[in-house]
Amino acid sequence: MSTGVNLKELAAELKLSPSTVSRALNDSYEISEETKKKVVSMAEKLNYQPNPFARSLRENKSKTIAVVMPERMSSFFSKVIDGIEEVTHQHGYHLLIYSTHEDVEREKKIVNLLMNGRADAIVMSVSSQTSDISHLARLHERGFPLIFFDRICDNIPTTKFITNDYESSFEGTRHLIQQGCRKIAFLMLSKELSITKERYRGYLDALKAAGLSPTPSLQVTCAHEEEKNIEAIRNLLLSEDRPDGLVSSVEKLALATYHAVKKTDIKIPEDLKIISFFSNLSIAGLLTPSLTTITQPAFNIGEECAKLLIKKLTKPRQPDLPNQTISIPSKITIRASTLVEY
Amino acid sequence: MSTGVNLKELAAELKLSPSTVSRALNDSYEISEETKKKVVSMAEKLNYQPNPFARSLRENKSKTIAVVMPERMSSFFSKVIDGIEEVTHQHGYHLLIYSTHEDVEREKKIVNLLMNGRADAIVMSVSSQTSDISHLARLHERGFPLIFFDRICDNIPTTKFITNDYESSFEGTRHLIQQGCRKIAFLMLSKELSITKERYRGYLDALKAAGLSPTPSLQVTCAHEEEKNIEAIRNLLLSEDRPDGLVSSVEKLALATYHAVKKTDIKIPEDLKIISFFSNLSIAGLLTPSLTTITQPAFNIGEECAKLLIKKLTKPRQPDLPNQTISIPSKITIRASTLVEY
DNA sequence: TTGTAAGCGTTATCAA
DNA sequence: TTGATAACGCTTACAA
Repeated sequence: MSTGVNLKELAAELKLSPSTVSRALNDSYEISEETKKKVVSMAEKLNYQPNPFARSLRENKSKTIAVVMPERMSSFFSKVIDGIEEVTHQHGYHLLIYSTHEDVEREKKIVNLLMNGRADAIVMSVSSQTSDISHLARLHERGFPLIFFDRICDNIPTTKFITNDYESSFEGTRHLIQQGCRKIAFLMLSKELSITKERYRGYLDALKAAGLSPTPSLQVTCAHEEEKNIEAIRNLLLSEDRPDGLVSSVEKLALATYHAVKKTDIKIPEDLKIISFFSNLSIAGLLTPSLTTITQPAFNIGEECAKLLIKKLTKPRQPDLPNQTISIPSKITIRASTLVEY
Repeated sequence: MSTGVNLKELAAELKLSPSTVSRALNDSYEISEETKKKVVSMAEKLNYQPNPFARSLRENKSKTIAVVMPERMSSFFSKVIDGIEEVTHQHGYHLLIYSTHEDVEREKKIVNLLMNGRADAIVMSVSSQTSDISHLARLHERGFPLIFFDRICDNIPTTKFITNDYESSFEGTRHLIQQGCRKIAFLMLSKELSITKERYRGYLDALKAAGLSPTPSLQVTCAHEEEKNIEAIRNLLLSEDRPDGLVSSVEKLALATYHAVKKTDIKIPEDLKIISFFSNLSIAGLLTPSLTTITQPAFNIGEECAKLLIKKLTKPRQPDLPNQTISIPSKITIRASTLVEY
């Protein structure tokens, strides 16, 4: 309620017509410098703020970008948003944030809501349940600017930003092998996820390259509840065929592993070496032992997503978002959790 | 671009007038059940989504709440947002997120932008630089629904949600004293912040109650850059008058302390006992030694903020947001970092 | 019960 | 260089 003055009132104050004032504020070439000055200074004096809805209605754009992601309590997604905001803020864009909580139904509902123009574009990382992608396909077919990051939809022909999941998983697994591991476990969220598939593939290929054969019981698909994951991992670690190395494809499962290990006599890295995709650098170094990480360029991914969209949205006749997958490399930082025992 | 059908087209399809269709969709009593059914089913068939800007312009409300906070990469703020979203989502509200990065100028800019109605209300936690609050006062004076959480502005007569900062800081400090600490340090962000003041007061009073006198050199005001903070804390820990106990008034300074300790020979809890305001429970238990925490009810605070605003925004003739400070208690969890040595 | 028309605050077209 | 007017898509008096 009670916003400040509107264009009409401002115009009345200046004894000018609304259209003149509008043009003056938008720095139109048709308006004399003198009038512009008068208008701008009066606008400032009265603290005139244009009504965003009138403008959006008229111009059919919202200066808003929506970010849809599975969860917020994750350093990876927080950092991506920071990166996005860094860029969007510079260009006067606003950020709507939606969390699907890994629930496709909620994802569909959100995407549907966004189809009406509330946002000019969507930056998306799909939920782990998402296999039917018709809601996203429809959005894209309508020409709605949609890009993906991290958890992408390969079938939708648009730009996707990822990290080099396959390669870094391959490298990470190879690192474990070089450190002497022979029975390497792999922890993942849903197998539907693009990141799971790629990271899993890297893991498998690294095993193969070393002449190791994968053991199904060492490949654990985890769920949403932390307690259950910890229990499942503990069971894995205490099983007959227990692993001597472990690749965690997401941050939270590495933390769950540390929790699980605490409930056993297992020693890291002596009995078990761990490497994980991980974004929270400050904490990786504080874990005991410190955790060897594959650091995803989260902030950078966010920035690139935003830059591309801003370009698409601000340049008048920009071509479609090209159907390509852009990979920004992760960085492996070796810490104590994979150091060879002496 | 290319949103779906609009009301006029939908009406044409149904051979009805736009107003009838509008009323039918809004479940008006004036419309026959039969028509309603026809309209609703056709709307679904054509996937009609009302234009939010037309509606906002007309109704002068946006169904959007803005959250303005200092930083996102913090488990506390992430959890608060989760709590807010939990409630707002149920009521069909959208969430705009802004990060001030502890910069008042940016905060002012954001607040100014929001004055034009883009959001129906603001949930705010001020930056550590904020001492001049005129931008917030103006907003409130205009009748704009504004509430605070955590880092509040006492001088603005609206509702604020905090945790029992004074009491839990008092209790936490007393706990350290009971564990044998005599020289207790206090780490804080800006002294301007409400939470700093309250937590500091609790710390001082606990010292006084135990007959201990505060040492200025043990009270460290930290800054923004993690590296500098770690260095400052390390200097504190190695100083002549080094502390045997430490209260950290925010999460990130506890992490910085652990980093600083790693660079010394100091042993926790033998040489130094630590307690901290902390939200990331999963990690508190994984630190070595595990960290005694004062856990703020972050999610809950978010929920309460949202509930109050939704009530205010949806009930037609709601009174103003009452000028009161609602405190939701924190919980102290004692872990290894403050255990008495044997 | 349904239809007509005005208006929300902008910007763009056309006229002056 | 400026002003009058229509239009964006919706809701709501008012009319039928």
